[in-house]
Amino acid sequence: MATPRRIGAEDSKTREQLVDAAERLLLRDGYAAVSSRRVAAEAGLKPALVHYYFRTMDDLFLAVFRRRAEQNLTRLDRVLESPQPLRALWELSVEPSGTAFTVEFSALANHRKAIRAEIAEYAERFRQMQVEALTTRLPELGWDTDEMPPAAFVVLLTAISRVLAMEEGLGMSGGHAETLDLVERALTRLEGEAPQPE
Amino acid sequence: MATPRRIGAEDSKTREQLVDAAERLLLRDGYAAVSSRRVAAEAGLKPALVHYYFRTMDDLFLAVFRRRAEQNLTRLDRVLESPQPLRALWELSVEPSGTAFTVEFSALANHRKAIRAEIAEYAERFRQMQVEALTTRLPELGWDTDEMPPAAFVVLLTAISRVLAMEEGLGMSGGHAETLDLVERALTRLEGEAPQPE
DNA sequence: GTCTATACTTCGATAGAC
DNA sequence: GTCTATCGAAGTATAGAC
Repeated sequence: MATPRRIGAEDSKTREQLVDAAERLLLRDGYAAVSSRRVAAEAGLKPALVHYYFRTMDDLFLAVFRRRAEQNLTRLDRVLESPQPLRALWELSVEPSGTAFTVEFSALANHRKAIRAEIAEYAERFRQMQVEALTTRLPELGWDTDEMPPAAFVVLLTAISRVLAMEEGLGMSGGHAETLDLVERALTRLEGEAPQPE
Repeated sequence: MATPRRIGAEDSKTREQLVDAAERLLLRDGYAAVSSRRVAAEAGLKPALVHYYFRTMDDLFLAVFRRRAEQNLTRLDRVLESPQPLRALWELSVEPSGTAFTVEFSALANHRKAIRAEIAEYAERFRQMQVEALTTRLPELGWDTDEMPPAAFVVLLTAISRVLAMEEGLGMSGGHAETLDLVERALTRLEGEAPQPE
């Protein structure tokens, strides 16, 4: 028989605080900084609680990932139904915390094989949602989908936003202005000007 | 007075073996797997040697980074002078090990501040070399640099190759075929067909 | 230049009291 | 549900013999 080890409830408030703390550490200092002791300290709790709510640290990483992944899918849903979906999608894609999150988990997937499959599955789903939305939307906007199919459009948008955000995190900026201008002109051609803040 | 601690010579064969081992570990298992003990084991040497040649682990990381960075700059130089520089640049950019290297050090820069500046400086230099080459080359090929300036072209090429490689490492592939096809058509329009292997 | 030995820290994980 | 206490493994780094 396996050990009947106790595990805390999924809807616990304390558990949520631990996930919050782990996410903050992950974004601020990178995944290598997410240890059970540090997470506990960041949350103002005792280290043993981490292993009460999560059997292993991998379980904690997965909890952090899943929560954010679900939030992202929900936000994407809203974004794709907004009046200017391409513009809104771009705004969502360039959010620094979202990109930092993706980069950390991509690196983490390198040596935590258990997490890799889950990340890949989510990423495919996230992309597929965008492709489906753009498959009806792009032709309506007069986009030449023979020249650039929706799937390529989505990859391009993802690639540009992620690399700009990664590099900005490093403190580099060469070519960024020209690239942002390119994106802005494409968005304006497709969906018109961005709404001006009043 | 500071400690007169001994440090091994830079041209040592043993030192090189340690850098080799660290690079292998970095690419295979991620930066978190690069510890002094593991590097030594990977190199078939004793752990104490790591600290004989490198005062701290950060010094070792920097040695790995610098060696590869210099190799990359040299290769880039050759690539930009080849008969089909854009195609050659693309081939260089999609190399999986190069991208894995970049991603690991980007993540590493998150919590090893000492390394960040060095990475950013190299990256800017790498980009600038490409921009300069393409600034004369793209107009010769009939590219509309008003629509897409050389700097944006370089960022785009970097972004596409890096994201494709990152995702491939995760085991995801949605939209990749369409994107590769897009790149291939652009390269063919600019520089003609790829040379066929005999 | 390389070795053994070791000091000290931090880590994941668990047992068992409360 | 939370605590103290603790085990054993692994980490960085150094001292000093050879």
